[in-house]
Amino acid sequence: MNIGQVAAASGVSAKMIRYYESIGLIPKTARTESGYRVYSDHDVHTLRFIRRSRDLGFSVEQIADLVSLWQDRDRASKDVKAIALDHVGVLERKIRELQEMASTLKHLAAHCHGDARPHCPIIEELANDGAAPLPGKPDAKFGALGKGPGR
Amino acid sequence: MNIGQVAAASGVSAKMIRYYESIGLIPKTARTESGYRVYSDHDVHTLRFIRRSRDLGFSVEQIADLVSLWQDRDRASKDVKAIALDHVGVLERKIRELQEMASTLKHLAAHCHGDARPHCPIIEELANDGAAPLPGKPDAKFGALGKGPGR
DNA sequence: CTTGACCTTACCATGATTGGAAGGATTACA
DNA sequence: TGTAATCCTTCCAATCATGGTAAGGTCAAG
Repeated sequence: MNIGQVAAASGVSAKMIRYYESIGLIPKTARTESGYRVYSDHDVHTLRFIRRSRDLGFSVEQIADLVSLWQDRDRASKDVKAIALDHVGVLERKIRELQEMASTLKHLAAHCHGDARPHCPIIEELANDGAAPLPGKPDAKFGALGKGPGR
Repeated sequence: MNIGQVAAASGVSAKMIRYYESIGLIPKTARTESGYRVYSDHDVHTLRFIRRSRDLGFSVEQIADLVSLWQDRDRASKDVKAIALDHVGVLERKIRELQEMASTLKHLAAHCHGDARPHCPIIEELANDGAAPLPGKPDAKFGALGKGPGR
């Protein structure tokens, strides 16, 4: 199979397949004489695994760990579970952060008339010089949960 | 005031102040003879406004709009409210997405013994070739809620 | 043998932020 | 006054996963 067919079969774009290969997440594959990458059904399987992991928000680094555990017949399930639960923790922290932002904003918006007049509690809160703490100050990396810069 | 003092007073790093200037979010400020940027209390106020907006997860683009509405005495509060509610929508969509991921993972983890044996429903689900849909496939940009690549 | 669909590599862009290097300015202190 | 420490300046690079584009080679069908 060529890369396009594997991409279609796995749900991972050809771009990303090459990228995953370049960073070592998947091994370098065989090539035809003319340089085309050649894949097997097994590769499709692996790429599906990777895509599903990404869909659950795992980072590439974590996915590398998951793939190697997957392929390790002697793995300990606790190692997998640890990765999963660690990620759950990250997700839940992020969820809380976003919820705080949303709730603050909804509260402010509820008190904003939303008409043609300039008075607006939202702007006032943002401009508030008093140190009333705004919630949700994000404190850690979390860049890659969305599927990259959509646009 | 120099940039360092403004940074400390506003909670926006000197790096980011220069960056905001470079992209036009804040105007180019005056310089001393030797090229140092010079700021006023008013600039601190503006930067605090910006920082608070960021803390609520607004993008730089939205912040630009908010700042200009803030400085517009004739603004319509509905314009502010629209930006806020639009952002709430984005936040809530993201929250739902993350919640689906977390809930799937928690469910799977709950059925994983987490011991030294290899059997693991988490890995099995990731490897599942049947098309049982995994939730939370993120579909849009959302990169910038966390505070950038930590580390 | 041409056309079109595919493949290749190599860059560039995204978004917000941090990091560092190399060098000039200012301040504090002996 | 000298000098060291601390600031400031600009420029470049990296993050993370992904998409885009361009320039060129390959392959299959007509």
